[in-house]
Amino acid sequence: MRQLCMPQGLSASELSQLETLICSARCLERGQTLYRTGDRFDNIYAVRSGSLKTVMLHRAGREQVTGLRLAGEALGLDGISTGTYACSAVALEDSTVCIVPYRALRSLCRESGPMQDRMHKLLAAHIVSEAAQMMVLGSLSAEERVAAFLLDVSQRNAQRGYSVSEFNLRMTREEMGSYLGMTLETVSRALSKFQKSGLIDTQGKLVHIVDLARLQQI
Amino acid sequence: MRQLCMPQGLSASELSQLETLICSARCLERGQTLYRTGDRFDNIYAVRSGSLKTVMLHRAGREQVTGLRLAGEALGLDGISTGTYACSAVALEDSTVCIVPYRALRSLCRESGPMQDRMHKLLAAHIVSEAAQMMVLGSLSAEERVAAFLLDVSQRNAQRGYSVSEFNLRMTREEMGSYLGMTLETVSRALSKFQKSGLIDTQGKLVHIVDLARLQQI
DNA sequence: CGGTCTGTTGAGGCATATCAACGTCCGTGG
DNA sequence: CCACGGACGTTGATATGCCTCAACAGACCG
Repeated sequence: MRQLCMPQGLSASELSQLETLICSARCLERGQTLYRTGDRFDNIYAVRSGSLKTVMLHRAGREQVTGLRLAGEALGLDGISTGTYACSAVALEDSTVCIVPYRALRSLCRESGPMQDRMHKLLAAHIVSEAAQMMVLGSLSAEERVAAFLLDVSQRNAQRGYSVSEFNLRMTREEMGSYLGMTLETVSRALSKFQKSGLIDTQGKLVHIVDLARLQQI
Repeated sequence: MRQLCMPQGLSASELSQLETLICSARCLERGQTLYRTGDRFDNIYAVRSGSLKTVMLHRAGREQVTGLRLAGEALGLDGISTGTYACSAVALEDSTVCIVPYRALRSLCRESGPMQDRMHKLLAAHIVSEAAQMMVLGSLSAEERVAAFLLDVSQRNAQRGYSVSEFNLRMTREEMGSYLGMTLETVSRALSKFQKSGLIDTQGKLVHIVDLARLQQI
């Protein structure tokens, strides 16, 4: 758990402090909602196992996927700003999350400088990665977006010690399309094309990146 | 300045503490760069007057506008995460910014709970507004994006006591297009159409929102 | 007054959406 | 165990919204 939940830059003693915060974990079944847009914000979560998507609702009920959270990543930070969550979080597979009460975390940040630092960096890292996603949506073609998405997931897996080249992607084509601003058919076509070109090898949800270098050039 | 630079939720004494941080202001001419991607991160800035854009570079030199910062808004938060700025900030008109040294701000956050709160909320608010922009880019049509952009700027102006219905928009059509993921021609066409429909009235950079309600329905 | 930057508008083409058909996988109940 | 149904994925044909290219007008500035 230590390397999973908000790891970097904390000393052992601070880690153990952090562990005292984590009252409990919560298990989620595939499809279950952890929190909804508008729910009162009390907790931040860290994905312990599995993966979740965050979604925002547009008027007319259309929903857009705004994020994918893999094991080890934080969830719910958007609630800090207004005291209610801005998006909803739904499990893409059976998953568990660590529950981190925000009030307690806030106190800990006041007591410990490194802890405060870590918190600032965590928040700022989200700002940066969302800006990167804005770039993807704003200036890349459909195929470029799919490639960028695969590379992003690959790299995030690698950061946590999993394989760079092979991972399970539990999103449906439709969810990927929503996240990438395109239709599910276009996602499917892009993946098929990559497969034919020998860049990747997919079997259902399992993605194997065959030629990382060429995928990066797209 | 008090109501401009990071105002909400601080007591008078905390405000004066904050003011001791602000070593100085900096004046920028139109087109001048405040900081660049990769520059070492030392300061956060608050726009005192004028406006700036933030841009990120894509490989092949293409640049994408990732944000617009109006008077009173914060700038440079993305640098916290890695210690170097992730984007560049360029003045859209002659502007001044307050310089807030981050190290000092961080200390102040440790000493003062409300200050820390404010900082967390500021960071989280950026996360939320970027997520909203991701939704705009991912699921709206060209005209819807332009309408959403005008409404966003209008509302942000209103928050600071300026007029909801009339404001100066210093971005070029090209910059708006880059921010909204479309070409300058499409931006121009959308604005022309809004004008013909009596939704807005533009004269160069000056935008007058005539029919807010109908603009919101787009 | 000429040059450059910005904005507008039109015509045509292309990338992606839409619509449709079909295949595959998987859980469920007979 | 097999048959069935529904969710998901793939692929093709067609439609369309936006991009591209182009021409021109106005604003700004030296």
